[in-house]
Amino acid sequence: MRNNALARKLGKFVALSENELSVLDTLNKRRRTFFAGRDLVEQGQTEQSAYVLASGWACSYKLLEDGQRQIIDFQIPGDFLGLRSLLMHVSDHSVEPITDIEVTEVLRNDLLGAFTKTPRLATAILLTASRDEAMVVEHLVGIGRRDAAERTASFLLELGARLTLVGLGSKAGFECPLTQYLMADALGLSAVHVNRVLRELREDGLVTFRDGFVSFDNYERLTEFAEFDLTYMDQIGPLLQ
Amino acid sequence: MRNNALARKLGKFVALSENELSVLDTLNKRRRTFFAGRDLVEQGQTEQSAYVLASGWACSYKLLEDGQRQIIDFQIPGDFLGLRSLLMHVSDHSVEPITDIEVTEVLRNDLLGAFTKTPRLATAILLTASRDEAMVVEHLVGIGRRDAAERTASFLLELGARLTLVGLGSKAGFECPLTQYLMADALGLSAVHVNRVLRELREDGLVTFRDGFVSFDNYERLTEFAEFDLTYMDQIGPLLQ
DNA sequence: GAGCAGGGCTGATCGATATCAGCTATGCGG
DNA sequence: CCGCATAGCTGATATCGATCAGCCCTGCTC
Repeated sequence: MRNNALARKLGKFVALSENELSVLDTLNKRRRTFFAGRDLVEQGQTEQSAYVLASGWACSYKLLEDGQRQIIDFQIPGDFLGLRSLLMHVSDHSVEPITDIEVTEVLRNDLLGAFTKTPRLATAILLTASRDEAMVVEHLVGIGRRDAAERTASFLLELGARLTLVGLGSKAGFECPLTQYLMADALGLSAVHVNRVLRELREDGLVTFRDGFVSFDNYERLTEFAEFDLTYMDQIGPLLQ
Repeated sequence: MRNNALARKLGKFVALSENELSVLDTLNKRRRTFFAGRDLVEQGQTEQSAYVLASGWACSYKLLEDGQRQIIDFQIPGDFLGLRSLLMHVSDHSVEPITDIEVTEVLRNDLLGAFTKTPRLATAILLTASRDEAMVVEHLVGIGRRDAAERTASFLLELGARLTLVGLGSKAGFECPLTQYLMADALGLSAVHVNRVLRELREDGLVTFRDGFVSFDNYERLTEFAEFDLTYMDQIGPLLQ
């Protein structure tokens, strides 16, 4: 398999042929760098391209008129940035790099063209989009029905699981460039309260987030506490041979 | 255009050829009825088919271990039921009919087969899935960052807009079979509080929900109050010719 | 070295929403 | 007709998390 984050990710959903892989290669050749804090995609913008994150972290968010914001999800290497913006006419959200990031660009016409040439590619992308949607749904449930501590705990567990899939984390923990402010915007809490909740989780010996590193102090008890069940992001094997 | 809710809906995203339409016809011929309160799809189940809702209302939801539930979205005629369950290996949510419903069944193998035969169909379905995801994201923002009244108001406005698209509503209002309990589960509130909020909105002359009917008493002011901006569900015209 | 900004941290208070308890009206099965 | 379930409704109280205010520490810039 080529050294290509997108191909690796899609391969988990659909077994891609040599021909399909070469179409994929034509898609994503232009490499670009963006800097922390400078948005790649702006809410309301008409987007021509999406990106695949090669290194670094980003987040997608929506702003309300009163200045509050809700972070929809964080993106880590291998994830799409702005795919929905590209598919819809107008972007409904913004994307901001949290660290400096490297991405490969995917142009709308290239992508839509590739779909008609290699339908299995379209299917694969549909499947990745489904998994992303499942994660958003899980966040919805968390924000709607779990209290601050459970929500924070399952958030950290989910991040850990995702990072482990791409080799950037383990059951011990992971490097995490997020601030408590970013977590607050994602969890629908105030930064003050995130701080208190993190202290509680730490004092209960469940998980420690300190100095840019999350350590799972007791993975099992944390999983139980958060009612964390990762079937929603489970990828058992290719659906299409 | 044929008398087929799915074809009508997909046609809004991709201009489908006669050939593509006929493939679509082979997909969805079996018509079934389900009764209010009896789930079609169960969380954790391995699903073989999805459905397109022809008449009635349904909801998709997730249960937590402690018995709470979060409704992810309501489905109205023309919407898919359980599409994500079919694409993933295991369903991450359940689907329950709110009224008695009529659906047409779509089998997994038929759908995946149709994708490889007619790639533009896959693209069209990817686009509808994107729109659905955009709606879930909007709910996420509402639950995370809006207070109970704004959330309730934009919920009713969104339902109205969606029903208007399929001829079941207008700026005057729409028939609505939901109970306050169902709304509570969708909005992340208690039923008691939904009741109070509905009273406030009614007393402020914004919107009245009574006896199974939602009336927009002052559509403009309600839109302003809810900061309702429907670009996220806007479908301007086919993306693919 | 002074000044300043960002991030983490904490106590006190306030407010939105949950929870508990109980009421009314309607419809339905026996 | 009675009994029961469901839906809507309301008052009283409890609680979670927001807000306000301010502290400390580190790293950066002048």
